[in-house]
Order: sequence, then structure tokens, then C-alpha cells
Amino acid sequence: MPVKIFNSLTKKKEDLITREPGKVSMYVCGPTTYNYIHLGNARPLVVFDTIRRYLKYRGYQVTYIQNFTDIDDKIINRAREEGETPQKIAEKYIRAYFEDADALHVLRADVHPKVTEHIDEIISMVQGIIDKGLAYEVNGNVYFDVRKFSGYGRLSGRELDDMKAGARVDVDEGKHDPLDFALWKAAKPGEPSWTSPWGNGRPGWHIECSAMSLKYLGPGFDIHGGGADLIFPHHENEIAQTEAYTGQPFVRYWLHNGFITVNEEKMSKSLGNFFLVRDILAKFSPDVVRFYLLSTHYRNPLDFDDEKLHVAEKSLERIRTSFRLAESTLTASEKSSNQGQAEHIEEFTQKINQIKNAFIEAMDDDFNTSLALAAVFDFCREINGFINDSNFIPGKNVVPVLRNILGIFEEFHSVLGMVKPHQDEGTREQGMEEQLMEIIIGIRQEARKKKDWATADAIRDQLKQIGILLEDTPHGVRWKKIDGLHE
RNA sequence: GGCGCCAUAGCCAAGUGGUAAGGCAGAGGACUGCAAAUCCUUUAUUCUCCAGUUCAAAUCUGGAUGGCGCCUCCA
Repeated sequence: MPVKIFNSLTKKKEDLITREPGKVSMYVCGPTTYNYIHLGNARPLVVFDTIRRYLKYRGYQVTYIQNFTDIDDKIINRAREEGETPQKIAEKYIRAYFEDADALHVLRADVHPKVTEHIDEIISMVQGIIDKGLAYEVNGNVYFDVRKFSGYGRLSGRELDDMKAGARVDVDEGKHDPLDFALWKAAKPGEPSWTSPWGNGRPGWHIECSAMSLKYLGPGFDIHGGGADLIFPHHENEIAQTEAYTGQPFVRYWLHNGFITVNEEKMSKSLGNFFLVRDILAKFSPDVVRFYLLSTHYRNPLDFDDEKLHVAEKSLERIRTSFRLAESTLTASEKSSNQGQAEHIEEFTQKINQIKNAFIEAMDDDFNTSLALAAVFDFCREINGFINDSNFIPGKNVVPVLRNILGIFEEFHSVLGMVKPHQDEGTREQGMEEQLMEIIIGIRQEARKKKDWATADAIRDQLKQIGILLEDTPHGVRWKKIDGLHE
């Protein structure tokens, strides 16, 4: 069964047929680095990271490119405000970007190209488009002539004449059509600029992604992703200029994620209703944020408030509880000298394999993470029932089935990136913590043996007050932190 | 003005022609010294409304209402 993908260009779900069998080439629009990223920016990061992980899981060799727009008006303005050079501003926020993206366990792209390092490619592409007669120069600016490109408007589903009626675009003197867009912008005094055949200037708004995706992936690459707000004009223009230049189809599949909303309104910098990733990560763990972002299908809008992250936290905790149960039971079984036993191992194995297939089917269907998570929850319920069964005894005989469980968890984790707890830093501190907990639990167990419930409950209550939860189980005492901040 | 998307339980959210997944919250039960965790049962005769197509509709068609987005930088 092939992976199905909703293609924004055809507005249909299509079978994924890649340019080269077994390989996927992917380009995702990255940030303009003039600010810290907010949650709305984080959605495509996590969504396309998950898509990339899944395609890899499905056996594709994935090449993943994500750019940085490190020169543009906003960066220049920001530099003025902060009394810095545009270059320093871009560097600062690229560093900040990686801090946030790494925290969210977004895998790094194979290449993170920067606009300022690809000026030569951009200039030759602009020249190429001029040579083909689809762009023209006016006073050091080069504009793309949208009237001369027949497919213009196909991606965004609009006609040139419809747009003209309500157009709010600046009518630059010299443009053939108000919708003509800049491939190259003449430098204003004091702005960073590069030498070009049209005088000093810098790249226009959209040409960078065309030039860089072409350089690293070539014409007709597989997947181009980004937020739905990039469909017009950014991606529409990318298609026009690239296809004008190469004379070949630009991209096979266009993917666009829906918006994060706040009170049902789009989260955006211009509305000022945005929440920075780093501020959210001060209150919630990265895995909770990932879970939240993947709990809705990527094309649907997703509303944000703290309460929704709290719900995500609780939901994720259910998965974690099962994972820990399986993990600790495996450890106990491997150490145990008991034979161990479990009922209906075959049926159980069959069942969890079915669930794994349901997970794959869900992801195959246009990366339906919401449905895939339902499979993960089903998986957890099966495991809990299997291990907590009164006839279950840890020991050698159950090691293979437990390894099987952990293996499937590992597979889910490789795709979703938040099923397993990530290793905390500061392992030495953790080791100390564990030893302390062993001592405390030992003392409490002594009290319980003597039926000194008052002492036992006091220890449990006081630990709870500092955020440590004790659970008495037939196979011993478990403890976990409940502050929810860090796994 | 043009183009497009969405509407499913208290909340979140899958489901695109065959009789409503999953999570959170709630209720009852089992287990437990008591808890916690877990398991079992339970919570939408019904998918915004109206009309139509069909043996069959949350799913298709037409219309209405409400919400949102793009058309300017935005993920």
C-alpha cells in the first residue's frame, strides 16, 4: 500500500510516487530570522519533521532541506532597532531557532542553506528568467511578469483578473502589472547589498527558495512544505519563477499545514497574539508540546491555550505510564531467576501487531497523526491489561514478548518523537535522586510491614507535596515526578 | 468584492456512502490497609439547520446559519 498525500496543487489525496524510487526529496520553508519563533512557527517544524521521520520509517531515503531567510526588510529594520548589523541579528536568531527546534526534538535538516550564501545562484537564476523574457528590469529592480506565465494562480486557485479587483498590493511605478513581484530589489542607501548586473541590490521575496531548492534537490523534487499562509503569494511565485526558469514542473507534491489559532483567531506576529516557543517550554515539556501539535491532523486549525496543553500532558502521561510499566517489567524479568508466565501470549502478540498495522495505515493516509495516536492508546491499553493481569509473573519466559512491546514503542517513537521519555541531562543528579528514593521507600516499606499506616501515609503525602508520586503495586513500589515539567 | 476552509458528546478529536475511533473530564464496579496506577462497564439513536439523491448519508447535491482563512509581511 502506498503512502497517500494531500496535494495542495491538485486538492486531492494522491499516491506518493517519488521522482526516484525509494528516495524522497523534501524542502520546507524555514524562518526569517529576525525574532524568536512562536508556536505558529513551530507547527510546520514538528509536522514536517514527523512526516520526514515517517517516510524514513517507511524505508525511504529522505533528503530534507530547510532554509534560513537571513536577509530581508524585517531583519534590516530589526537591526536598526537593536543597533546591530543585519548579519548579527540573523546569526542571533538562527542560534535561537536551533535552541527551540532542538528542544522540540526536531531533527536537523540535511542542509540549512542561507540566502546570503547563495547570492550567485540567485543572480544567475534571475538572469535566466530575464533571458527567457519572463522578467524585466526597472531602475535596478527586476520584476517577474506574471501575465507571461500561463499557470499563474494554479496553486492558490485564483485568476489574475479576480485578484486585480481587490488587490491591496503597492503599485510600483514601472511594474507592468500590480501583481508582478520582485526577483531582485535595488539597494536603498545604507542597506546591505550585493553587486549584480542590475546594480547593487538584494534578492526579492521569493527567489531564494527557488534557487536553493533547485540547487540542493534539482527540478521536479518530491515534497515542498510550509504553512498555508505561504500558498499565496510565496509558493505561487516560487512555482512561476522556477518553472519559467527550468521549463519543467517544479514540485511533485505541495503540503501545507493549518494555522495555530488563539480564541479561534490565527496566531500571528502582526496580530500580536503569539506565544513564543521558549516561553511555552518554560511551562511544559517539549514532548507535551509535540503531542499537542500532533493531536490534530496537520491540515486542520489547532487552537491554543494552556488548558489544552494540560490535557495533552495528561494524555501523554497515559502513554508514558504504559511505557514505564513495560520497561521496568522487562528489566525485572531479565534480572529475575523466575521462569515467569503470561496468559495468551500468542493472541496478545497478534493483537499488538494489528495495532501496529493500524498505526501504519493511519500514517499512510496523509499522515493522520490523530488516528495514529489512537492506535498508540489502544496499544497502551493492551499492554496494561497484559502485564497487570493477576496471572502475569515477570521472568525469563516473558522476556521475548516484552522486548517485542518495547520494540514497537521504539517504532512509534521514531515517528512521533515523543512516545519515550527523553533522557534528562545531569545523570549524576538523577542517580543520586534514585538512591535517595530507594532509601525513603525502604523506610516506608518497613513502616507498612508493621502496619504503621500513619507513618507510611505521611511519607507518601509529604513526597506528593514536593511533586513525587508513590504507587504501591504487587511487584513493588514505583515512583515518579508529577510536576510535569521535565521527564 | 474575489477565492477557499470548517461545523461530530461537557471539552479536544478521528471518521468522506453501510449504521459514530481515541484522549481528557464524569459515573459505577474490580483491585488496594487507604491511595495512586491499572482493568471492566458506562456517558452522541446521532454528527449546526432545512430540502434532495440513495435500499442506505455525519459522509454526496442544493440552500440557510454560524465561525475562520487567503487575496499585504506572516508558518
